Formats: sequence, C-alpha cells, structure tokens
Amino acid sequence: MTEKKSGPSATNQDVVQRYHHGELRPALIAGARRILEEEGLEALTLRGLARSVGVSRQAPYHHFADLNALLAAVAAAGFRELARSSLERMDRVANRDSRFKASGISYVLFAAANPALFQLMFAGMGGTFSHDEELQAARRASFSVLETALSDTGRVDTSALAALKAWSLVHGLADLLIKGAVRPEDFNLQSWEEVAEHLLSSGPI
Amino acid sequence: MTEKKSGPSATNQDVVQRYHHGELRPALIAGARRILEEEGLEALTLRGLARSVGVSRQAPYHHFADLNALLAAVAAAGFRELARSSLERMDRVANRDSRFKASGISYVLFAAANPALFQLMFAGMGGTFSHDEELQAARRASFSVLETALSDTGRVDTSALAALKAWSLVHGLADLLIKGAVRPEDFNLQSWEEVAEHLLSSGPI
DNA sequence: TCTTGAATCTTGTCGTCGTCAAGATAATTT
DNA sequence: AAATTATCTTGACGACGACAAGATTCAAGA
Repeated sequence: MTEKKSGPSATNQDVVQRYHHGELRPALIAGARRILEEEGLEALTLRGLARSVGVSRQAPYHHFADLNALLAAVAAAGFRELARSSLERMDRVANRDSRFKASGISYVLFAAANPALFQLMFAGMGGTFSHDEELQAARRASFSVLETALSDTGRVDTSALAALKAWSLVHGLADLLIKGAVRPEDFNLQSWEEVAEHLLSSGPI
Repeated sequence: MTEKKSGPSATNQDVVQRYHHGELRPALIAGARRILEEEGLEALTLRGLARSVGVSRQAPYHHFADLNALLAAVAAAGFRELARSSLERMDRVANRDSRFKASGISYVLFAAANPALFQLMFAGMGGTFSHDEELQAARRASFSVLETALSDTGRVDTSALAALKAWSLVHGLADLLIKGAVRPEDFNLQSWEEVAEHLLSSGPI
C-alpha cells in the first residue's frame, strides 16, 4: 500500500498523498482545464475537480472564493495563451497586412483547439465572474494585441467599425465551428486554417 | 381563500387551482422562455419552472422527457420565430440585394432582442439535445430562409464560402453584442440595426 | 350512466451539487 | 518551543434532476 502520509519535509518527488498538497492552486487550474476540454463545461464541478486532484471537496475554497473565481482564473489563463499564440504566429510573417491576417487566423485556430475554454473566456465577458481583475487585465492585454495588429497595417480604414467587422468575422467563424455548424469539408478545404485564410482574403460581403 | 379545487367540469374561465392544468405543455414553454430572458439560462430550472407555473415538481416530466427536451422545445420555437421575423423584415423591401441585407439585420436584431434564447438555440447545435427532431426541423427551416435570401441576390459569388462569410459576420456580431463586448455607442451609432447595416454595407475586410 | 383504462398530477426518495461552519493538521514566524 | 497562520478535513444544509409509486381526473366503450 502507498503510504498515507509522508514525512513533514518530503521533497516534491513523492506527490502521493499528504495533508498539504503544496501546489493545489495551479493543480486545480490545470485539472479544471483538462476536464473542461475533455468533458465540457457542464462536467466541470468543484467537487469532481477536487476529487480528481485527490483532495477534499472543501480544499479549493482556500484558493478560490467560489466556483466562479476558479472559472475566472482559467479564463484569464486562456486569454494569456491566446495573446501568446497570436504573437507567435504573427512573428512568423513580416508583411504588416499578413501579420493582421495571422492574428485573425490564430484567433480561429485557438477556438478550434480549445473550444470549451474559448467559450468560457467569452461567457465571462458580461457574465457572473466578469469583475475578476486578473481576468479583465488578461482580456485587455489579449485584445490590445489584435488591435495593434490592425492599426499597424497602415490601411486607410482602421476605424472602430473596420475593427468590429474583422472581429465579428473571426469570432463568428470561431463560434460556428465550435458549435459544429460548419466543417472545413463543407467548403472543400482541409483545415480551419484554410477556411479562415479564405474568409480574411476575399472581397466585400 | 381561493378554492383549492374547482368542480370537475369548470370552464376555462377560473384557472385557479385544479388537479389537471389543462395547458401545461405550452405553459411550461412560455414560462421557460420568460425565465430564460428575465433571469438567464442558469436560473432556468425544472423545479423552479414547475413552481412558477403552479404545478408539482414532477409534472413537467409528463410532457418532456427531461430538462434537455424542454430546452429543445424552447429552442425550436426560437428558430421558428427567427425565420418568421426574418421573412417579415425581408418582405418590407423589394430589391433582392436589400432583402439579403435585411435577413442579416434581422438575425442580429433577433439576437439583441432575445439574447438568452439565441444562445440556447445555438448551444443545442452540437450539444446534448441536438438530436431532437422538432429542433432540427425548425433549425433547417430557419437556415433555408437565409440561404434562399443569398441565392436570390443574383450575385456572382453565392458560393458556400460567401455564405459562410456573411453568416460568420452577423453571427459574430450577434455573439459579441450578447456578451456585452461592444455597444452601438462605441461606433457613434444609436442602434444595433445601424451597426449591422454598416457592417453589411462596407467593402472588403 | 357506469365502468374501466389511460392521461395527468402528486409525494417520497436518492445521489449530486455549491457552500457555510467548525475542527484537525502542517508550515511559518517569533 | 510556542504561537500564529495557512492549509486541508468532515459535517451539515438547501437546491437540483430524476426515478418510483401512488392519487386524481378524463375519455371511451358498455
């Protein structure tokens, strides 16, 4: 049998079962994200998460005020990752207009790769846990990356309406693909990347 | 005190409190929709709904298999209403291109007027209650209205990708406005109708 | 009209959830 | 070493969805 409780000064090696988890907060966020993508938002329950991390049902409350606070932390991490992956993709092209398109494509690809997380991130915009400061900061930082990409294009129309149009386009595609309303095959294309590429390249409506 | 139970052959007049509700199924759908818009999806509970309709907690199960079946029925009604309001608005213009734009605007306005319902309708696309036949039929009928509007324009590009672009645009705007990400004031406009009008009129991305 | 079966509605029960309260244990500070 | 604090635990409560079984009303055939 595995020992129930190790000594007080156990190293990080044997993360078996001890009274103090040690890294509970990040473990909760990671576990939440895993459940989120594998089983969906509805299956993400505070008790189940605690169970899966191997801790009592009340333990998470010492790191998060409530379930919404946990969700806000997960969403914030999502926005940081979106910003990071956008910058990464943008930095692979030099042309300013291509950089803008790259930001839009990365938006769609992020949604396709992390559907439940993406929905959670935007569920919190006008939702219950919208007032979380960390979440608001991460969201603003993420959006500013995309805004900068647009204003850097040097286009004539970088108005708020032009930005809204681009945002609506990629956000709508992201939501529709998450909901399963469309598939790349419907357009004789192989990937969402190709779909997004086409949408962002073609002419007027 | 109001009588607890009226005679067996009471007319529809005194809908006070009798064992058989008589119109429970439609009453549940109507009540569900009211709760949905007034308090949000999270507040829509089978027990609470039964309570608000004045019936026992188990009564709804005689008209709907479970909560998802109820939600599917509400969503189906939503799609029928979307199709109806789209046709209504389209019939107020003659020009074919204007009719297409009208369909897009009605899409956005429906979302703005019934945010929670709109989200529920699309939550069910790849979701749990996606297999409900009534819902699928209502959804297909609703979409065909919009598809027809596009193909009737007589434009050169009525390809699937062009349709996706238009759909993504209005759907994205709908979702962003529901989430509170943008407001008409952000663009010096007075209503969502004006915003949608601008987005559907301007040139390329 | 009376009876009988089906439709409808009710109460009882179970397991799960989020969260408050209070106690137990470990880490940290003094 | 003692005291304080952080962390984790079990106990409890109300609300939820749903299953089971009983009560009431309706409808259809004699």
